[in-house]
Amino acid sequence: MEQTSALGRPRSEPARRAVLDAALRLVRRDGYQAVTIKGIAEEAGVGRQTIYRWWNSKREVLLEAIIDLARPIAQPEPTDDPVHDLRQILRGSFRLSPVAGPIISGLMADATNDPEFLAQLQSELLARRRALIRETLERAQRAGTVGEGAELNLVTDMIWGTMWYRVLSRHAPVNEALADEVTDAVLRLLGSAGK
Amino acid sequence: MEQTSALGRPRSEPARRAVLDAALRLVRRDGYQAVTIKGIAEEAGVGRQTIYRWWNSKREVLLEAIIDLARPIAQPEPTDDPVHDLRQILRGSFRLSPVAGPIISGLMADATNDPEFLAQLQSELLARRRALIRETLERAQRAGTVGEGAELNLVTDMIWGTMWYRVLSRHAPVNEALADEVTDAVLRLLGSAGK
DNA sequence: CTTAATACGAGACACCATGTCCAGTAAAGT
DNA sequence: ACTTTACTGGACATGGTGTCTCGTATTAAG
Repeated sequence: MEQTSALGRPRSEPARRAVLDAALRLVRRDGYQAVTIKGIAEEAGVGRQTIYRWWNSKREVLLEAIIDLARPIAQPEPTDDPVHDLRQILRGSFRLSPVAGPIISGLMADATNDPEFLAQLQSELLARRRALIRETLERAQRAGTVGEGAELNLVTDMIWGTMWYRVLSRHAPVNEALADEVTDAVLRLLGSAGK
Repeated sequence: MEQTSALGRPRSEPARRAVLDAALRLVRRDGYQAVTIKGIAEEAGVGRQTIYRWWNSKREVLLEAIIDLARPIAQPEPTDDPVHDLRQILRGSFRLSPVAGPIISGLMADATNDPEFLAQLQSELLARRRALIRETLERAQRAGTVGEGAELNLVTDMIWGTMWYRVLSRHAPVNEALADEVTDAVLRLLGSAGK
């Protein structure tokens, strides 16, 4: 859904924001499944055709919305203390999880039967957040906090996986204390696992 | 959706199985989202009302279907080697994941805005599989393979979380080798983290 | 064997979201 | 002014929803 021409009336940024904001409001209020294009259009005060012009489905709307939302919050400035950075990333992610959790789990469910959308979800959201952790772990490795032989790929999956599992299954409260618990446990395990 | 009376025609087990099997076939073919009650009824050769009589929604149908399916496969007989058992549980789960992954992720997404269904999903599926791992880890702890001080709750979440994250995000192939990789890594970490 | 109670398959029904199309209007460049 | 594209609003056929009703089937009780 690209637009290259410089001719004619340009795309309305207010309409774009209204759509994304309305989608976020509705998914919070009614849940992923209950969100409809029609509902978003009405909530945003926007013609339905305007949504169909720029997005193919509600999942594309919500993917763009969550990317916009996650960018500033869950991606803090790197400092010279990788452990601190890791903690901040996880804290930000957990803080975002009440909104992001329902959306991303809905997007993942949607992606299971749509390889194209899975690739898009992969490259635009999941892979970036993966890379964030991985790079921080690499810095920690260079700083000596994490053993040289640690398999960072697997550890990255463990960190995100543990977080996701808790967010999705919710057998325990999800808060910043949990973020610290995960950070500490992973680092303790890694520190003594320099193999 | 209970039925206690012993009067009148009893529930048809063939119809029940036909519904559950049809639901599994359809979710494989078309994905969770695309499955509809109407579709299940037609695929199963069953009246639509028969489904509504026993289940409230397609998610309850699929929950029952996946529970029936997972019971025999992903729950092997315990042996006297807890490490072997752990490996077998994960192998079974990964083997089941092409079918179970789309369904469970759909169920989780559905559950985010429905506390009652979340509780049901929790108690009937997630908690049981959690307990399976936890008990095996406890046996491993008694056998000395896992350090005494290890936080089994967190470790259980790490194991299921890592598995789920890989199944859902699919940035890497999901197979039995991956099950072994996860098992080995967790045990290596735990063995040296008796703290 | 009749009767009461319940389950079954099939279909009708009003409701709502989908995705497309069209009309009229708005905002940009030439 | 004219062209081009975006915007809101509404119409439209299609298909799923959840409820209801029909006639029939299967069980236990009398």
